[in-house]
Amino acid sequence: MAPTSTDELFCSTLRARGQRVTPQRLAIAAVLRDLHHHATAEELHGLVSARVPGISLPTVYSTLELLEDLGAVRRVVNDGGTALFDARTDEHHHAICRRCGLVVDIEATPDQSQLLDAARTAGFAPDDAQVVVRGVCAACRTVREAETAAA
Amino acid sequence: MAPTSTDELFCSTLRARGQRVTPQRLAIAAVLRDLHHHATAEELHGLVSARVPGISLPTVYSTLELLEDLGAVRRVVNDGGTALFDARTDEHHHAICRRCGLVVDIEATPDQSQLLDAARTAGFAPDDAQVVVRGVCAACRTVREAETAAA
DNA sequence: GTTTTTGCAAATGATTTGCATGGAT
DNA sequence: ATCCATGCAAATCATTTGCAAAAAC
Repeated sequence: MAPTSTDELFCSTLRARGQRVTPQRLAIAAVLRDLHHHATAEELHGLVSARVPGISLPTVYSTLELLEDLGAVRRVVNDGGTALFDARTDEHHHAICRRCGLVVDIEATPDQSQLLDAARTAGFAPDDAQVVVRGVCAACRTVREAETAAA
Repeated sequence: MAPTSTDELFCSTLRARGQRVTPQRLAIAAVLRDLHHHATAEELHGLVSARVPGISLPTVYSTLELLEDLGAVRRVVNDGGTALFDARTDEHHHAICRRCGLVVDIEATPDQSQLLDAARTAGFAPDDAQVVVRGVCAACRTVREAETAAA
């Protein structure tokens, strides 16, 4: 993969912050950029390992924290307490299944300004507003129906 | 504390489900009802211990799961992965500080029907939509300014 | 050459599980 | 008498931390 202009930006941002440009950081950023979807730290570790053999999980975590600070990644915490890292930075939200933990994107545009204003009223300097819809996914509903029928 | 009509409802719901009415369950339900605010499992355990000495943390967890199933409690997962259990069932949302984990209520009324419809389109049977605003709380902002000034 | 980052191994901390006892029906 | 719920202790699992070696500046 050839370096992209996004790489250039990433590198100069790192240098401006007095931080180092490393193959691990570039690889994680590249994987996220290609992924356009949320993934756990462990999933990302698997994907990045193909490019940087031997990369460690703690490095993945620390780089994700860095990218979150830079606003390149959003974090969604699912019900099991596992964090998902989302490379989609355009407005979208999430639905989480309370039975199996499935997380899917939902496209909706609530009035963000109203939500952010409410947070400011509470003394916050808001970064973003994420809607998390909790419910039961299609697959789990099928399972539950089967269980009910059997009982 | 005298039994309330809410207790009556809770008891009959449990019986209808073939489950037992226990002092632990009644105490946890009562504490949550009086609390009108979110709390961690551990905080609730502390509060309930005053009424039911010796109650165990696993019991608190399992009862919270039960109450969540009944729709009496909502779960909010903060950034550290710690779950907060919220007894407020009226519409309100949350702002979470990404520095210290503080969670505050925010009052705002996004178009819920639009959000829930979007989830249905994704195959979900939605329970509710929670907005989680991520940002930095007032206290942490003060700290950060102090750090920046010092640097 | 100096400072940051990495990888490893171990620690942490919330939550869950297995199992025997006690309690509700 | 039956079956569910509890308490205890141990297990689990994502994430974080301490530290020495390696890499970036």
